Amino acid sequence: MTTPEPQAPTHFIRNRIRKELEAGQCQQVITRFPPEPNGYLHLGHAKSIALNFSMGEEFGGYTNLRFDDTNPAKEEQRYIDAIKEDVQWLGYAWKHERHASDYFEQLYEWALYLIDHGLAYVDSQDADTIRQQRGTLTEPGIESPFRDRPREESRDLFERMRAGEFQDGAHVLRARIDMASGNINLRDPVIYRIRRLTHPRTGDQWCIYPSYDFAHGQSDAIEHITHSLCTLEFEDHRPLYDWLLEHLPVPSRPVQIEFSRLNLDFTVLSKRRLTRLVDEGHVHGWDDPRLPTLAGIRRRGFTPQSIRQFCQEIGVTKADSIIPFGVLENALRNDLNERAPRTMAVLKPLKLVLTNFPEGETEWLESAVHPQKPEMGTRQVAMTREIYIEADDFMEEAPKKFFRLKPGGEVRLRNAFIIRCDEVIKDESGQVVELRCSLDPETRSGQPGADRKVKGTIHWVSAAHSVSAQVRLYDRLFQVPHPAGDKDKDFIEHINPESLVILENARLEPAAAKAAPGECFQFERLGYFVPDPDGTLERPVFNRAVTLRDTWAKLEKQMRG
RNA sequence: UGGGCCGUCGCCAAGUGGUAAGGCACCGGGUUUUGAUCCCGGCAUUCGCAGGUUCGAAUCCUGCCGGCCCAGCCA
Repeated sequence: MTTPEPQAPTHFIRNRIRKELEAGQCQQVITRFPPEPNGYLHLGHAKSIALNFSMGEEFGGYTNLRFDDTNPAKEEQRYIDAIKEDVQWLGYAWKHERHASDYFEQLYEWALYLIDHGLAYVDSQDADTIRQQRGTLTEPGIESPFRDRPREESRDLFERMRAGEFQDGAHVLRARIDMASGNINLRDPVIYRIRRLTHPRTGDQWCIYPSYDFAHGQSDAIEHITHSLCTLEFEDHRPLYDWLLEHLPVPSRPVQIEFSRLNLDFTVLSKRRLTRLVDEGHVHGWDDPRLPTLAGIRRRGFTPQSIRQFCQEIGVTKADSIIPFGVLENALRNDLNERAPRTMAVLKPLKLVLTNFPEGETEWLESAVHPQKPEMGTRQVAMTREIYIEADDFMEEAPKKFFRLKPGGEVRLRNAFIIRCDEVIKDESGQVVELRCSLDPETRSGQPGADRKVKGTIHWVSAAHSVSAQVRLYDRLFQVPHPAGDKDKDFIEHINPESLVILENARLEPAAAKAAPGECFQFERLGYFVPDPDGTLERPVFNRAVTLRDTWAKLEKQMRG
């Protein structure tokens, strides 16, 4: 049986690179993933990582990891460490780890070069004034009175800026381009500013720092990056990117290509908003499983394979798009359906007594680890007189379409036998607290009578053998599809108060209870679950990564209208 | 009313002058001791709109409409 490998869908960047290669315009492809270490990586970064690394690999080149650390006001070492961990977790290996700060000396030299060639000048106005002079979207800017200051004077001032003679904001270095340009990025952009701050890597070596625009393209050139892939909002910066590379004696000529960023519904994918969620305590840290951070979804139970698959499925274009959250969930289901061992777990236990099962006895039932994959082996599941079933699997007054347990009804216990509900026991308040059922011994798995059909099969767990655990159920973090798109309300107000539901008394098969973080299980009929690092051997904690597809829930919803 | 970009099925997305791939979602049907998985079938006479060029256009031209980004000494 040959399963034809579905070929990776192509996209405009791959097509363009192929053409360049064919035309001999370049020999190999070198890319870079350039995060700013001011926060954690999220799914949007995963898209960029997947794109950059796949282009490098596919076309005989490689990819560098470059930290865009030009603003010490925001950047921290802990973010650098977390970012590296996330990229590795996704399964990508960078060729060189680089930092824009590695190039500060070279960048400084190039700034002097611009000054000496009359292409940059020190402006001694304050930030407000510069802003006012920049003009508006429809009106040109006006030139700074310092724009024609002698080169020698600019050079002297710039050197003294570096030497630390001035306070923050006293002077900036500006590229001398065109104050009347329709592209605001070309209206003499600030390329160096004074920031008397300690940098995570260069410490107190510098008190002037290059802007993104002055650092990025030149860093690309130094690393011989051939294709500098970035998101659409940098499209307007490309003329500046090119201007700098044209006017500076750089060692190579990279090209910038832009693609649209990822948007997912029911969540937010901007570092600013994620930072707020974390800082204001709406979630429990950057690795909260409800967050679309890589650290969060990893803890939630997503696999690197599923994320990479997702990135491939969504494509790369320049069109604005919003991907349904379900696409992500599907990628996980598809991955885990293949590999996750099955186990039974009861989330909300309802006691069930098998009245014709001998007291004090245990019967071991051989059960498949994966119904479609016998090579994954079998496990022994303990059956006793007292078991737990899922409270949701019993209804006293059930609609016709309800195939599970009801008074007088029959249902199959997964991996075991068919039972009939004989008696419903309630407490004073009318709550169902116990079911008394009789089993049909002819229908035990493996017996000839096992092929008798009943409508439903439910999962269960032995009361004596199962282990209590905490289970955390996650739902979408927001109640609306586009929390950030509401002009009248802060996105925080759209947070789903039930995005985290904690169940304290779930019951697990003993083997699952011993699992370590990183192992994924399918809790049959429920979903995919993974141990959380908060758990211990005495007190296991599981996260629900994603539910199984649930047509019953969908039906129920439709019936309710 | 400046500059840049985008508009192909509900959501993504191939397609680059030769008569609309694929995925997700959705709707039917089959298998099934997970209402899961799996399997089969259905799902754009039409490519934002209007003109034009052409034997022939989603692909070329013109005009219009709609959406996104830019006025940080952020990236």
